[in-house]
Amino acid sequence: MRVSRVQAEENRQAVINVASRLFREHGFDGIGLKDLMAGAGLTQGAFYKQFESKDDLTAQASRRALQEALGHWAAAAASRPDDPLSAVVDIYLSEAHCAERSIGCPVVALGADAARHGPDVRASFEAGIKEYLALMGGWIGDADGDGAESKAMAVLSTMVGAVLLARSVNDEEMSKRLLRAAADSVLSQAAINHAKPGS
Amino acid sequence: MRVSRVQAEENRQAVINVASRLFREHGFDGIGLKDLMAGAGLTQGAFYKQFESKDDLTAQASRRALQEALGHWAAAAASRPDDPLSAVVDIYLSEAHCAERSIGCPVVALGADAARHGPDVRASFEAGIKEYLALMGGWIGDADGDGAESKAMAVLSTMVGAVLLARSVNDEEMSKRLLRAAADSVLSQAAINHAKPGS
DNA sequence: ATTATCTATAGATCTATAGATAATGC
DNA sequence: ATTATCTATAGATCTATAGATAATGC
Repeated sequence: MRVSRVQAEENRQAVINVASRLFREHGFDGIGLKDLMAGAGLTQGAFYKQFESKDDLTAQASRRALQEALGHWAAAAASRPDDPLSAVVDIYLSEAHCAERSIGCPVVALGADAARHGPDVRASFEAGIKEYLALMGGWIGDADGDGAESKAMAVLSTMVGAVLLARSVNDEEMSKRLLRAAADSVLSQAAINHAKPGS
Repeated sequence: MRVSRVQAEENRQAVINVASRLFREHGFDGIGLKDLMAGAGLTQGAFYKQFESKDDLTAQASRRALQEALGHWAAAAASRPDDPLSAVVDIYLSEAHCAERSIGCPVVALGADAARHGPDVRASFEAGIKEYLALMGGWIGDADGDGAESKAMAVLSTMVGAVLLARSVNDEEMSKRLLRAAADSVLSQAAINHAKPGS
């Protein structure tokens, strides 16, 4: 029954990966340890040799989800180096992202849950959000000095809020309009900034 | 033990009001029927004479929460009729709103939960969000025809996203910057619109 | 007679722990 | 000898139901 240390570490990573998806799909309170472990092909009993508590996994899975999402952003940006912001906006504000919660942005899916949990979970979110902002600040800021962070914050807020709203309604046409309105707003703000390079 | 029909209806309303707050504080899955009923001074056994299921209460409490929040908006707008948007933005993007989840915006607190629940819950959110947008469209749109709804959508997205992000991090200074960046962005967009009244 | 609420409980599920097992690591 | 995982279980909690109670409504 015992597995090698290498295999045990692989199992641990698998649990974190599975949890990062299942938490986004069902919420922190919407899925139990049994199902989380089963998702990695293990049973519930193995959990506490690998994690201190469910909250411990919650924080680690949050960190993993944010890192994964950041990877998607970097990949999108790399695919269109001349206009990375548009590349990210196109994916983030797509109907596909709105429909697929389990691999989507963890801030939208779990931000409210994070606000209700301990500081460890919020620390995971904080670290991830700061990386989002740094990445985006580089695309928006250009010549502007202090305004870059502020603009990145407003743009990220618009994107996060639009997907949250779009997922909260039944009317699919309304969801599409919400996503498009956010995309138009974000890209036109970026264009205004490009047109006025000096502060 | 039996109470009058009037009292019974008052109890029902009390449960919905309590639930609208406790759900926002703990999430739909984070609080049980026992505590929800206790919040209204009742016991768990009375629940199923008044509601079909927990999901039924979830939908009704969502509707109530949205209506309550809309009332706050209307009150803020009425307090500053010359600039209702600024009045609402000041309250919505305040540190107080960020800190107090239980009486705050239900889209921020429960939007992701709503996305996971049935169409009845989303119908409550959809109706409320449409009213938010209609109200805000009146303040932003002015002379613009079709652009008003789109701008209101972008503005609402920015506000919702900013509070969600601000609540997801530990760093209070960062929360303040997120709220301020969103407020600046929203109000400057509105100013741009005012400066260009024609479409 | 009806019924809103109460106490009590069924049956499921949740987090966490205990002890058995069998393969690893020394 | 150590330990990663397993089965089993403790104790709490969750949604939902059943039956008793006592006041309303006719």
